[in-house]
Amino acid sequence: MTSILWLRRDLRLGDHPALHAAAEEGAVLPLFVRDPALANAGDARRSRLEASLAALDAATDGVLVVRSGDPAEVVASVAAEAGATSVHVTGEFTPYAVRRDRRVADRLREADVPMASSGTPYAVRPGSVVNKSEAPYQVFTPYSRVWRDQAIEPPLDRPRGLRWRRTVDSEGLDTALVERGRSFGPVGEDAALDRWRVFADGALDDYDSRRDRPDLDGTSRLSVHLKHGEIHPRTLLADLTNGRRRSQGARTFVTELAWREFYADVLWHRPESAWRDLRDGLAGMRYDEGPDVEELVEAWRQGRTGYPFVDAGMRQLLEIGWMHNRVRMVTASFLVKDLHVWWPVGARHFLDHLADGDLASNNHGWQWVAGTGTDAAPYFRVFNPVTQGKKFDPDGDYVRRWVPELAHLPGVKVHEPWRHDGGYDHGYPRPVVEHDEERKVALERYEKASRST
DNA sequence: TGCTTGTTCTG
DNA sequence: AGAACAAGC
Repeated sequence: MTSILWLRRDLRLGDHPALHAAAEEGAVLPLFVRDPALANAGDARRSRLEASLAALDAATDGVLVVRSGDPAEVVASVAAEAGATSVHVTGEFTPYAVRRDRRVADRLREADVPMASSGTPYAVRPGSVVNKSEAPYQVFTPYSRVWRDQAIEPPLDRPRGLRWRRTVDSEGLDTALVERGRSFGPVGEDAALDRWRVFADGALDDYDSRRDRPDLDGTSRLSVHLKHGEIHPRTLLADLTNGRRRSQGARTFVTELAWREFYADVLWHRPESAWRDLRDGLAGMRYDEGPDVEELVEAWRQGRTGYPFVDAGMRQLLEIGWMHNRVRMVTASFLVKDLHVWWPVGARHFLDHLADGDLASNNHGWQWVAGTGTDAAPYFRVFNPVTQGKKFDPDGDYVRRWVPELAHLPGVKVHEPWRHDGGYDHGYPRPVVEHDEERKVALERYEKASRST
């Protein structure tokens, strides 16, 4: 008996319920399908995925099968070729994935091959945390209280006596893509577990005070591993519980995991909110578009807005496919509230360049900043890019690291080149807009939009 | 998981 | 003068 393990965002062997379920039926054929519908994922994300597949292939002694095409056709034909009696998957919850999985399951049913879903990429299944009237929570804090109290299954070991089977051809991997994917840092399940141990034994206890500092290595850097399922949040939570880590840092880290789960839950309940305002409270909001603002948006994309903290973040994104979360908030606020651009424009750019790009976390993070989401920041919260920089990059190291035209300015001066002699000696651009003015414009438009609805 | 402004308090 | 705080955006 052979069963197929159709892998998607669960590229690991430990703590993998679907792998267990597959292994219980006999030999396991691991399959990844390159879906043309997902070909528009950014270069960073696609290459990082390819590298993760290479790591998994190595961990399975090279039995991974990779095929391109419509998943319904590919999974069905591989099942037929291998004589598989079932297909096992980890549940997926984004709008496209839900439709796709329904379609694949239907197609397999015609061939009398059941598709079984075990587990999810989350500690708590999206849709399972509800209030007393069985409705989803609209606000993070009450959600997180209930989420925290959910019984979490203990992590599973790798299945014993696992037999792999590769009886069908594989397209193989794109070595150039794999190479580029590896440029984002260590890849694969072992690397993810290593990173987690280093973080848990190191920065975790100070996470509460240091996570907001992009100039320090104070964050977990686990996002890309979580994105591809190289590690499961259940593993992290179990370690935190068993290790009885009770520091404020550990508690805050758990809260960050809860945000990830909350946003997946919100997107599951409201799939249309991926690319549209979740709340219609700002429906009358006036945003700028067209050629004039497009030039400003391009300056934002390239990290040439003239605001050092913003530009450092945007350049970090382009160079390493990752941006510190504090800076994601500040750069997002700049696009929405200083350039008056609707949030999906920015969310698209982030997804195009983040190696860890995740639809739920990214787009609902943007909606939070824009004030259009569930539990979003009120619209009148406008980040000041200069004071945010001075506060969270107090020595200016982050800006100097990513903006070489400002590397000659010492200390906190990098945040205000206009106030220092020679600030523009190395070609750094002047501010493309005046924050104080644009803040007022944003508040006026908000005021108008609130009155109209 | 903000910012600004105005006011009061402190040294 | 500058910290600490409240209130409104």
